[in-house]
Amino acid sequence: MATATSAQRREQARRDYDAFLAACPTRELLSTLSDKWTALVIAALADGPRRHGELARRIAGVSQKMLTQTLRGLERDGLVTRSVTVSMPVRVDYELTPLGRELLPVMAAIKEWAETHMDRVLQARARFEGP
Amino acid sequence: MATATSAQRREQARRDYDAFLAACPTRELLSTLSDKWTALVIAALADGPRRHGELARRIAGVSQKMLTQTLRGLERDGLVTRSVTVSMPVRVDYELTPLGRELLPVMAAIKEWAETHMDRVLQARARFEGP
DNA sequence: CAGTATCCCAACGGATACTG
DNA sequence: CAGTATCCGTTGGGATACTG
Repeated sequence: MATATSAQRREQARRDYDAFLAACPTRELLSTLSDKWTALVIAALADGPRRHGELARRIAGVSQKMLTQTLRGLERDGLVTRSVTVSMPVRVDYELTPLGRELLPVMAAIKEWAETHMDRVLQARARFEGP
Repeated sequence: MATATSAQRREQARRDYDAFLAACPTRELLSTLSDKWTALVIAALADGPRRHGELARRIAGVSQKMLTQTLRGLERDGLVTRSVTVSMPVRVDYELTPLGRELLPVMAAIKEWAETHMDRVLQARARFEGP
């Protein structure tokens, strides 16, 4: 039913999916979302399409193997589109899909939480290792 | 300055931390948060203290090695407390700290997003592999 | 530039057995 | 019950070299 409201869809999902169950496909999706580079890639695409090289430069430390792999995964899951412009040299742009854009605030929140609370975590670590 | 407002702290954090940088400690924290089991453990502690065994049963498929390891990491980072009641047999309770409780809505959002949008992701995958 | 293909080591993480 | 210790296969992920 394409006319389901988002509230209805959420209710339906609650019946169908439960990430606490090992067999649930959600578990795998959660793994993808929790991937080392996913949050950063999604965040880097927040402001619009980006080329492969732009992403590589923006996300310091990512190897191009991992970047490609992460992007492929996101493309496969319908979160990112990949468009090739045939020229010389080739140009490839990645962009969030509507679905990916729905994920954006959630992922951004994690990245932001980490940045905002880093101090307190470092203090906690000092206390934990320390005495 | 313990009297800094949260807005001030956020602004300060923006100056100090940037997860796009490889050397930033945030990168490591982001890894912890993006850990395979972290989201589920945090979610399982949402409603109050839980014993080790309770968590193991709630989070299907987690080995006790991974559960312990995840809990230790969260404890180290000041997100979870571990309290031992000396009796026979020993009783150990885990509980979110105030800091951990601040993280809860963020992690819950991911788990919920995954459960809510699983359908569309599965459809995207079918389209990707399919034709 | 964007990407694939290898090689290869380190870690992740499960199974099992043992302790207080 | 709550953990530690060990073994050991699987995967993650970097470095490098090569292609359209």
